Amino acid sequence: MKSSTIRALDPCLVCGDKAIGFNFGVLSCMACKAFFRRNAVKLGTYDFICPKDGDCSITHTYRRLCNCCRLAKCFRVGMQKDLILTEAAKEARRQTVAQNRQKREQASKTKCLDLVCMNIFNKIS
Amino acid sequence: MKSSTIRALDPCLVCGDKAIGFNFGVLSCMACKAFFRRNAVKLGTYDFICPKDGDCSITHTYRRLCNCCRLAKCFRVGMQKDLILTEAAKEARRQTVAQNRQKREQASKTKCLDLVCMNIFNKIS
DNA sequence: TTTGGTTCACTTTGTTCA
DNA sequence: TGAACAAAGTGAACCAAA
Repeated sequence: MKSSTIRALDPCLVCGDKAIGFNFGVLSCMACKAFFRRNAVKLGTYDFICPKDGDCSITHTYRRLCNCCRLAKCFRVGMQKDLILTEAAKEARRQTVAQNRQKREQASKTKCLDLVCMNIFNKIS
Repeated sequence: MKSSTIRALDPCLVCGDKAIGFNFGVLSCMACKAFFRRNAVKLGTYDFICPKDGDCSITHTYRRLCNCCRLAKCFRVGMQKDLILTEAAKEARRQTVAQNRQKREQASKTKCLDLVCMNIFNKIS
């Protein structure tokens, strides 16, 4: 959160629900965070169409009723598409996670082996 | 549903039958959901005429007796025609489904091939 | 601790068929 | 007409890197 910690009651700038922190640059709730990540990447390949006039009000209750206006609002309050990891970046991330996991497991095994060795050593000494 | 989960006994706001969730913006039953989707789109091209005085009571038992009043009730309790997918939206949806199906099949084939390769590799090594 | 992603149960569309 | 089903979207709980 950095300099200005959010309080429990700070509202999501997109829908007004309870914010969980800064997501993609904007104080927002869990749901709008997930929504933006899922939908902002579709922009070139998918047509967002508002069934009404393109100015649906986005609230906790009605945010689900219009993808088009919800996404527009996300951008309007400043959410940044650049902060969504690209497919390549995500793949790199997975690699890192996998490597770290292996290291941890290796370390764990080693530790385990150490214990076994110690037990044997104790028995024979 | 989320925040306000419906209970098993919550009634359909149109006919009072057991609701299955929010359909087209309104807590409603399976039957009224299907009815609204089928009939709301006919509005400009088909005349709904009540055989009586236009104030038929809509209940589980009698809901089928007057399309006109049933549809009117749907709108009165707040069902939104906008939430019915347009023909274009439906077509887009079919495309997505087809694409996803292809992707899945492709992924499945690749995985299958991987297995075959692995088996061959194991045999020759 | 903050803020990215991942997962999965659930909701809400449409489609099909008796 | 309405029940059963298929599919995609939603959001809460969680994981991990920086």
